[in-house]
Amino acid sequence: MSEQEGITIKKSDDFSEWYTQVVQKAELADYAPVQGCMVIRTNGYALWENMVKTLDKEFKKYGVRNAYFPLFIPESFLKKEAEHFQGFVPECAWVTIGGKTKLGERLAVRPTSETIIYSMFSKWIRSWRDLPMKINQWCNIVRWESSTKFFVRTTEFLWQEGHTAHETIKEADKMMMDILKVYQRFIEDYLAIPVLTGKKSDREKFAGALTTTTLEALIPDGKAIQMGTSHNLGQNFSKAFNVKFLDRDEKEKFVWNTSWGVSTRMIGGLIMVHGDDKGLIIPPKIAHTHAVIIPIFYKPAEKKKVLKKAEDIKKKLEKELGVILDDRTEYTPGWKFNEWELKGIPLRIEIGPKDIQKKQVVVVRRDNGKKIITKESQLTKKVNLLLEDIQKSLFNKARKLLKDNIRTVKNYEEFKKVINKKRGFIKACWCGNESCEDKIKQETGATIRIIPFKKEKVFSNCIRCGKKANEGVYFAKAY
RNA sequence: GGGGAUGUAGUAUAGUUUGGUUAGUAUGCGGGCUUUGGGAGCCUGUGACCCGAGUUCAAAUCUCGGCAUCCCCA
Repeated sequence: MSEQEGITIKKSDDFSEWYTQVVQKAELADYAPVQGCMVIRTNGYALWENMVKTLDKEFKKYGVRNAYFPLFIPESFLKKEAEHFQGFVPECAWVTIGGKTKLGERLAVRPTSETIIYSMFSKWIRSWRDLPMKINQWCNIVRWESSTKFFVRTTEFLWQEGHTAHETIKEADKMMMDILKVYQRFIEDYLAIPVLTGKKSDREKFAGALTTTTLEALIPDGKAIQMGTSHNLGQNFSKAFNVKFLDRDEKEKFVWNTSWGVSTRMIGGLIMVHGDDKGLIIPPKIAHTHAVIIPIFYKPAEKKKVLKKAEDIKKKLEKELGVILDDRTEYTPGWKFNEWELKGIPLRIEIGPKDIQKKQVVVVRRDNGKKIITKESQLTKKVNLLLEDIQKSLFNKARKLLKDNIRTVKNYEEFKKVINKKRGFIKACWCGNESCEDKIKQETGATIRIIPFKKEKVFSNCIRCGKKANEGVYFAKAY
């Protein structure tokens, strides 16, 4: 028996090590020979492809169309919006030489594309008839950061960035919220991860935005992870890039912009939230492969019969599902069980001589390991029901984790105690002052993750300064 | 950004303190036989000291530099 091939550490014992092992052993990603970069392997990329497919369809329902803008952004563009420049320049990668020629102006490898996209908007938008303009691009992004973690924080990552221009702030606000809801539905219904939604504080908001809204999930180690953001950029960028339109009243006005994005980071959240000591667990609705069929036989005479049956079942199921028939003879069934569990395939179907005799198949759930014996004639129906149930129970389990880890505290001592031991989200009152926010971050490492859309009732004075509080907000340590 | 640790076959490791034969083991991988309802067995082959400089008769081992990775803290 070799335990090395599986996950050698419990999720509850060393979460970070567990995560790294799952990512590598399930062949989702690997370290790249470039600082801070990773290779997304086929299993990981299959997850991303499904995310792209699903979200892209949703965006299009809101009239968003895809385009592609350059990877390189002139420094002068980034400089045009002061806050934006300050926020992103420290982590930009710069191109200074092209071939043998030193460039007159250095080019940033895009850390985000607001600047270059709105510079084009200013060319394309003339009248109110051109609005709203809704564009999205699927691309890669580079942010030079010191620490790395697979999917969650890497120098280069894949994402989607939507950029829109509107006539009014109200319309922009609606767009921002519509997309936030698209994200929420996707993350909860497909990734089976419940999220808290709300606004960011000024300190935490996107550099150059008026309002940043966010979706925050809870990781079982007690930290929060930002799964996506949607911003109302106000007129900050339209003024910097001169994006104006002639309105119905014959007056020239600046447009109102939104931008929004989700990235491969969601894959990290998915692994961390659902995985267990055996490895990855993929929610059925985002899985590339839903079931793996494992034939079992003892004698050569049985082999043919079993394989034939397995093929039949595969053909039946793959009409609507992703199915793999693992007919390798060099591995024993037990070995295969472990391998596919590690890779997180939602269902395993076992078919052996005994089953053929009884016209039945054995189906095993990845999420709870339960074996279900079902009549062969009922299989398709049963598989679909089971997949639905797995999806539901993964979400319920994650929702319980989230609920159980939201704690309300009324004083700073308690706050520090929770942050150091249990972590999770902490609901606490805040005066609204940035200096309190700063101090809390310095002293505890926790930041305001969300400010609820509906103002929470004040139930104590400001947790840090003790003065009158403005509202209840959610703190957490974050990835 | 600050601190700590580590680089030995594809992977996980022994050997490093105290320099000294052909760098050991497990697993993987190739071939052969055998096996298959929870990581089977035998035979056989394959494969490694991060890079560079220094000290030395002799460096995986000591020193310096570089590169890379991991962990903790801000």
